[in-house]
Amino acid sequence: MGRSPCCDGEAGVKKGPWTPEEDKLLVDYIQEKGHGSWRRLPKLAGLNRCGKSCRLRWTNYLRPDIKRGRFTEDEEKLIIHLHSLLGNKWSSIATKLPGRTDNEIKNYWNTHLRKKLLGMGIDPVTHRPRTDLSLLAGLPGLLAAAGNFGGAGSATGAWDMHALRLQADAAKFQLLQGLVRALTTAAVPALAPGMDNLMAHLAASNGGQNGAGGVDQSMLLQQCQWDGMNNLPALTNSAPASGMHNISGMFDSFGAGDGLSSTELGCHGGASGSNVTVDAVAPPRPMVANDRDCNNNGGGGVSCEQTPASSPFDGLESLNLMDDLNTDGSWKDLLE
DNA sequence: AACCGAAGCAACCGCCCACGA
DNA sequence: ATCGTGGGCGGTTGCTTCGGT
Repeated sequence: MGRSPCCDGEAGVKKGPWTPEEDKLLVDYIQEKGHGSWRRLPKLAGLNRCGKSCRLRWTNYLRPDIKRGRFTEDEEKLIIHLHSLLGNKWSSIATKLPGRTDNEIKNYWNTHLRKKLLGMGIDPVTHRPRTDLSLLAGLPGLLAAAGNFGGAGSATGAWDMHALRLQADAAKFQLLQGLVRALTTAAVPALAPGMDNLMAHLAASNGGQNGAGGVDQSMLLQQCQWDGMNNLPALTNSAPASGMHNISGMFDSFGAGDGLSSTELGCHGGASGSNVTVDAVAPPRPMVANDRDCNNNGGGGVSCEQTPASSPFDGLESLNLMDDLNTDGSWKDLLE
């Protein structure tokens, strides 16, 4: 089954770190004669290495067009963007970053970017806002602020919700959604009063269009599909008019159903900056066949076989996410 | 100064596929 | 059709470095 490893049976072949002398032998040989057959190269070059090791050393480290040094911010953004499109296709990603190898990009992803995204509340696999409890760790300020709604003398809330709506771009808003879902599903009792107040305020500021008891079911269903959230309580028109069950729907209504214009949300078409380049808040993302959470297709919604030519969620991939990230991984100005 | 754990990264591993003999 | 070879690929390992105590 399959071919045997190239170095099997090659007794005495050296492994481990390459010495400068070995590097020089390899470089000198390739520059003079080309690599030719990698299997025969070690012997011809006077190296006690297997051919595969030589090839990897050359392609990942010794090649003259390799760019060493730290990744630039632009490179980081490009990697994140390409990863959202291609997944772990490191070689494909590497073709878009001249001088960088797939191995280098892969290592950088695993050691830096992955953690960075996690710190931002973004799932590094799906590139969607995380909905698990770990969100709680990064947003203490949000929780404190949520509590302000229930504070003395804050009947209208500590924030101007309209100002919040103007400032919140879609990604941040979805992060907020994720947090609320985490809270609702985790049922953190101590935080419930503050979040209830927050939700009530959102509903009030929403002009009652989809407010208490009027959650748009179809929208919520779609939201559940793209979010992979199959544990959200089913909502009906007879559902309780208030309480944690309506939180998710209220957020959806707040973001997508209240008539906010692209301008209001700071959205624009393709310009630079930290705003979203999709029209208004990104609508629910239809499932695609290769989504890992593709099994969350309850309720007769979009099927997994449907693969849209372009996903409205794709706009989020062009976010200048790093611009909005504090050194501790929290969002800048999330709720100012 | 010594120790220790975490982080970073080069290198390796094992599987796969394409291609030519 | 089969086999050997080259080489691409993603995942993993283990060594080195760094920072904290």
